Amino acid sequence: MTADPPKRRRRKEARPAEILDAGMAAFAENGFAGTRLEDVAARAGIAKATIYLYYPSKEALFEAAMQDRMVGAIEGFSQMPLAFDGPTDAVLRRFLGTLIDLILDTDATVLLKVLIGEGHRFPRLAATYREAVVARGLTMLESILARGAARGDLRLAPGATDPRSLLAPAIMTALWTILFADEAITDRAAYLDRQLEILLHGLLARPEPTR
Amino acid sequence: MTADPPKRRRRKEARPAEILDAGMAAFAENGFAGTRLEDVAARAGIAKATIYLYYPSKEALFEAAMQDRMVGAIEGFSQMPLAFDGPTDAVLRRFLGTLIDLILDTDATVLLKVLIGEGHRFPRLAATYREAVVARGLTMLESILARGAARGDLRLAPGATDPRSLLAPAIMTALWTILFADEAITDRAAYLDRQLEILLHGLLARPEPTR
DNA sequence: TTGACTAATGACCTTTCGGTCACTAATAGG
DNA sequence: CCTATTAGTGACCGAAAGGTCATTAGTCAA
Repeated sequence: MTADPPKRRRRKEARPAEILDAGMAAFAENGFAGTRLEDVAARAGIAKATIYLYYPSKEALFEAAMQDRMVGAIEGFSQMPLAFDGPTDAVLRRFLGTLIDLILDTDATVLLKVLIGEGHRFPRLAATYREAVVARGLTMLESILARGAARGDLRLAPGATDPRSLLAPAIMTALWTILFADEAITDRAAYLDRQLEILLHGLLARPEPTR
Repeated sequence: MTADPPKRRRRKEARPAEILDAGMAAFAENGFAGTRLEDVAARAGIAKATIYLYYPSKEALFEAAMQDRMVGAIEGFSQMPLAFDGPTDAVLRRFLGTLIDLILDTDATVLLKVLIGEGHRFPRLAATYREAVVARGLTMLESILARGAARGDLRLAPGATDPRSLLAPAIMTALWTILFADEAITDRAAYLDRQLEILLHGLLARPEPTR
């Protein structure tokens, strides 16, 4: 018989991140109020009391988890292609495509979901989210628009375009996934193309007279 | 001395709706899991046990409240101006303006918020919401687009336009209100105008060659 | 006026869950 | 090896919250 691996293992370094992951998964499913620490512990494969070795309360765990994912989201931003070469429509296509992938393939969706549901209980977190994530994304879009205007690619003056319009495809995709998981948007690229087709070229047939 | 009104009053007819209202307000603030029935009772000015005279459980109350507001939302839809006269851009402007007002001035925002946060616990509700509210709105948009295409107002064939693009301004406004209440979009009309300006006429300066 | 009916309630029971603690056992150093 | 250190735990505590029930008191018909 080989020696059994010990039932308990001491892994001081790895625990915090594991607990964060487990917590994130649990919060994603049941929200803050609906999550039991016992469930978080089970997911992490540890006892409930162990959580308290690393986080002093449920709230602290929640905030730590959220903060952690925000850092991840911000890193994701900073690693986005900074070389915005070529015509503005191509740049936008690339930027928004990457953004959608970023949002859907990381916990950014969860972040959005949980902050929508219980953000008002954690105003600090909501503020951080707005400033560090949303505002950052909007700023990047604004700079793309400014560059496009400078190149003469755009109809409108840069200030006249609300960058939230351009954020909509990403947000809507995420929202659809959250609300109707079973009928989520499967072909992101195709969906984005259709959205951008409208945003870039517009709906109406008659060209507006230049202003 | 005038006779004091009795401390207890029997109001079998009015109670259910009052409890629903109180519940809705509470759920809006704290979500399903975070809401205490005691709090709902306090808001309704009754004792907690009275709730159980009308609803057998917290879940039942929640579902009843949600269902009730969905009925309200659907009624709101059906009362929207059906006379879609004039050019398609005007029709869209009118439709979406009314929709945004409808969403923001009723509990539709709350519905959205709570269903985002805890809809997956109530798949029945989520399905009803999708079918009775969201699908209905999208269908109306689709018919506007079909009419616009028939009139020759639109660049694209009606099937080529995803109506969710057009839903985005309304959804984004609601979302902003939920997430950043303190920095909510105040001038809805102006915001909608800016969004529609892009959706209708597009971002790009160069007109696309007709296909 | 009075009695029957039942809406309404306060006091309660029970379970759940965040949080604590005395104890156990994995590990590193001697 | 042996021992000190401390990560990890099961068992427990107390408060909070969902849910129940015997009792109270509005209301209406006779």
